[in-house]
Amino acid sequence: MPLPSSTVENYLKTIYKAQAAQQDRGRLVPMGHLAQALAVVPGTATTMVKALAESGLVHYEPYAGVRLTPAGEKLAALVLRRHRLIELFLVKVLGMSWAEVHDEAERLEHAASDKLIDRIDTMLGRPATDPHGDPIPDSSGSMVVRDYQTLLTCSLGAPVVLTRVTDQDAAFLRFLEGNSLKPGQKLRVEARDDAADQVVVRGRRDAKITIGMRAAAKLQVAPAEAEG
Amino acid sequence: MPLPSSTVENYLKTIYKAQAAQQDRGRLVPMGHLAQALAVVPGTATTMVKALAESGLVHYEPYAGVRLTPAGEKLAALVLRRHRLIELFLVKVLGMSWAEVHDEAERLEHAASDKLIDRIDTMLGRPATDPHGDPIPDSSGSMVVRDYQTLLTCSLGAPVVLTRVTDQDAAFLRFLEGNSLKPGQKLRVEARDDAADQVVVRGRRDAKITIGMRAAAKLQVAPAEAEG
DNA sequence: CTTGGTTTTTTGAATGGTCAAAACATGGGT
DNA sequence: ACCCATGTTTTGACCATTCAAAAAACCAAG
Repeated sequence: MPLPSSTVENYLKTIYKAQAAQQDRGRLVPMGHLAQALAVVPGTATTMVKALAESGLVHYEPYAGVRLTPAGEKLAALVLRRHRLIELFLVKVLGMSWAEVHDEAERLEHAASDKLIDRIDTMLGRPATDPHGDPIPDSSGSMVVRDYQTLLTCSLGAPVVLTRVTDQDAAFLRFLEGNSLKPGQKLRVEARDDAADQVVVRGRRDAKITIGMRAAAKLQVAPAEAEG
Repeated sequence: MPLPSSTVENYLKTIYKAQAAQQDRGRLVPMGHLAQALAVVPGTATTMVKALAESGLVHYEPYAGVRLTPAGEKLAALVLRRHRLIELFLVKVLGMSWAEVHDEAERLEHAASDKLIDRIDTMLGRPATDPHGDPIPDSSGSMVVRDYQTLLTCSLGAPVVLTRVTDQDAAFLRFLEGNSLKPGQKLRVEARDDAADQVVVRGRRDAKITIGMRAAAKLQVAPAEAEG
């Protein structure tokens, strides 16, 4: 009944993201993973998760892990919605860099009212994705999940467009920005070299950019129509 | 050393406003008043104020009351700055009504970073006052305090301009809005009647508006140049 | 002065969130 | 099947913030 504290919102959000990250949604998220992601000791996560289970927001199996119930999933999606709309708003309206909006949104997401969020949503034209290409759930909590290729898996030479960056680290984002690697950018993967841990892409104005494979896996792409 | 919790920020802000409200700044604010303003029982305020005194943010005299130290005053002013800039931003940029922005700002003021506040400040052109006419402290925490007349004290018939509304109650603000009584509006006080508790003002298009004296005292005005 | 009423402080307890460290369960190797 | 490494839960404690109710201080009026 009482509205969830920001701690609860953070637990739900983190479980949501962990579930989304493991290919098999519906699998339990281990306590250790959750505790680490939230920067608390494992015992704390256990305590909290038991409370969440009491309120019917998660399904909890001792020694196995935790999974969101439909109610928890909806709440988590709405937190994500707030977070992503705020990020986009900060970039589009206030002109902040996408590298710095994450921390800001991390705090604002717990303070913004539904009314404010709706206004932002309207002002931005009901956007589908945030500055990192992450999809924005609608106000009922549902979200279109699309499966993308990554720079590691897309076919060599094919024209693709960068659609999503699955890492919020500010330094990484600044690096990408410096190389015009932002969602919407057209690219081609020129070569991959497992041994050298290299992926070579051609980006804006055919500039050559070489990145490591761990980084390449974080850049999701979709097939592009033509080439400019 | 650690940054102040939003509870601490609220205590400081409330003490600040109480000090400003009593003509004699520098006088101690009684605990009862503080507790009431914060909607906590008196004992809670005592506990908290003693902690604030420990951190050097307030001067506390048992059984007498509390007053901000220079450090506390600066912190309080910065909270007020965040609050007022956010209110103005919500009105100007997001088109929210001035009656609904107060609660929103009340929560956002504790979540917004200095960087964000500065950006908002710049975008709005370093404004001097918020939608209610309340002055906005600068980023060093200092603020121009002007003493205004009110509709109760200004001279009869003189053209004045509404500069400040010292009540944030949403219903009251909606009433004012419905009668075009917003800061910037030119007015004349046509008559006052103590016995009837009436103040008659001529506002926009010479519309006659009659309000009670308690309400009139909340509307501050400055002498206006000409009349349109 | 002394008394009574108001205000303030104290005390004891509760809540939400956290940690450290001890105790416990689980599953993979031998 | 057993044992041990790893991951998980329990326990006891702590901090910040709050309330309820008892105790104390203050102040004005007689």
